[in-house]
Amino acid sequence: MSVVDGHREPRRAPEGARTRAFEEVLDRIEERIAAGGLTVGDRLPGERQLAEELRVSRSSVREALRALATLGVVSSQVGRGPDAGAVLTSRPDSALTELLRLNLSLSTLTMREVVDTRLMIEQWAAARAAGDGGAALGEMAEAVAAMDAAATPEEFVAHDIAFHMALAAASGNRLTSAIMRALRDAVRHYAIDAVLRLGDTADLQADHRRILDAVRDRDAEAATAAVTEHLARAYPG
Amino acid sequence: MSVVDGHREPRRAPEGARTRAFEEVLDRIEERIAAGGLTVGDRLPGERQLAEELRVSRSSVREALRALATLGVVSSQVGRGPDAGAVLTSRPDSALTELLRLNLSLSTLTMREVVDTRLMIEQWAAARAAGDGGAALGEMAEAVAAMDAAATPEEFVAHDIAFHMALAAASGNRLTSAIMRALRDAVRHYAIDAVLRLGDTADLQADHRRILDAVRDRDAEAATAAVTEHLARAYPG
DNA sequence: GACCAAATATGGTCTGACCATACACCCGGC
DNA sequence: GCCGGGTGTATGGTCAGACCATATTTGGTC
Repeated sequence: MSVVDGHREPRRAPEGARTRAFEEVLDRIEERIAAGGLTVGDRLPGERQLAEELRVSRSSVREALRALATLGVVSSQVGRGPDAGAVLTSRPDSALTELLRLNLSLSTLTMREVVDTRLMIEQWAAARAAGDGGAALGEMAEAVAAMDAAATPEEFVAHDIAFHMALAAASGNRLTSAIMRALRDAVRHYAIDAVLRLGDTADLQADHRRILDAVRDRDAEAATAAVTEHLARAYPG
Repeated sequence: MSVVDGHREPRRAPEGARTRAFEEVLDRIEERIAAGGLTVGDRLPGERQLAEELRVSRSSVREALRALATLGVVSSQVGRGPDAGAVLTSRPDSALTELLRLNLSLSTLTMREVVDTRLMIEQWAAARAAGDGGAALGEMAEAVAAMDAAATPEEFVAHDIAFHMALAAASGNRLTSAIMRALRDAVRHYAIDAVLRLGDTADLQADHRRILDAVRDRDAEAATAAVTEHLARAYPG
């Protein structure tokens, strides 16, 4: 019934260790990041080496790395050389997007909540962009022109996202920008539907130009109002 | 050198399949969630069954489930019975917290950005709470009383988080609440330091009472101002 | 020096085993 | 009939060891 095995250490004492092996790996890697001064671009040891150092199996190491990859903190490349292996990155956008998409699928979030959150961020970002004066004006104007030239709803929405991302980026806050990006990506499909439903993008473009003008004029109040009306039009409540 | 194996299918045609096996599993599970009407509380098939159905190894299934667990969408219990196995959940808070913590460690986010984002959410939530009238007043008042009675900075901060979470929850938006929770949890350590640095919590409590009063009086403007001053005091810029 | 083949290091996948846990089931005693 | 305990079993968690695909490094040949 039972093949002789004999290479197991049966948990060397119940010393409070209730954590699973991969969590131990997770903690150790986070320690190295926090203490060792590792930063974006640095490489982690290979999976096999990590497994040996931490005295766990490679599977456990892989599960830990998969968790970190899901959070957008590491990225793995196969092959050999300086660029191969697990590298520290910082791509929170995709993780946030996935989080939102799944929660929308599970109906633990509603579109209303997502759109309201987006409105909060855009109002805030528009006011800051108007106050700061316009580093983002160039990008925003380009996006408006590109939307004019867009042949399909997909194209239009792509440039629409670029417009609103430029506005968000003008706030200088990478966290709100990342959240904004994730919000847009998660509901990209709905945005395309909205464009199809409206049929005509002239009103949306008029809104965009009003936002652009308000930021150019450094009129925070007008920028906030323009953004509010724009979202009310695109996602009627 | 090479043991005879012979149970491998060498990738049945390069039919564009550039996705890794665990990603395929991820997609299939998400499909089931989106299409099959699975919702929170429902169980997924066991790892072994899933592996057989999708014609991949159990390791790949596990990596996919680990990714979903990292996003707070599934939770696994060992054992047997109705509660065992992988169950769909919705705990985005921990995923967001981890994301923020790691990005702070990696210095791809600054405390300033985190605090500014928190300010944005709290201003917005305070205005809405004041407008809606106070379902949250009871909880907030309790939290203020508990902070008065707190013996340690840790205790104080715990109730402080409860106070601000009640305010955020009053907005009725689960997404902003979840982000708020994650923001607070990620910088919990800094909050405790801030309390220690201030030495005295009387000013903070005075702020809390001003916020509470403004919400009670349904004065959105005063609530926003009170929140703004409170954060400026706690995290001077 | 340029080019090509072999060695090698990396992540990705698979198999098959064992472990720990917690419920399901059955069987005996009452 | 009911209850209590022992056993069966399904579940996730872990491990070991192999092979595969990929990309660089290395070294040899012309």
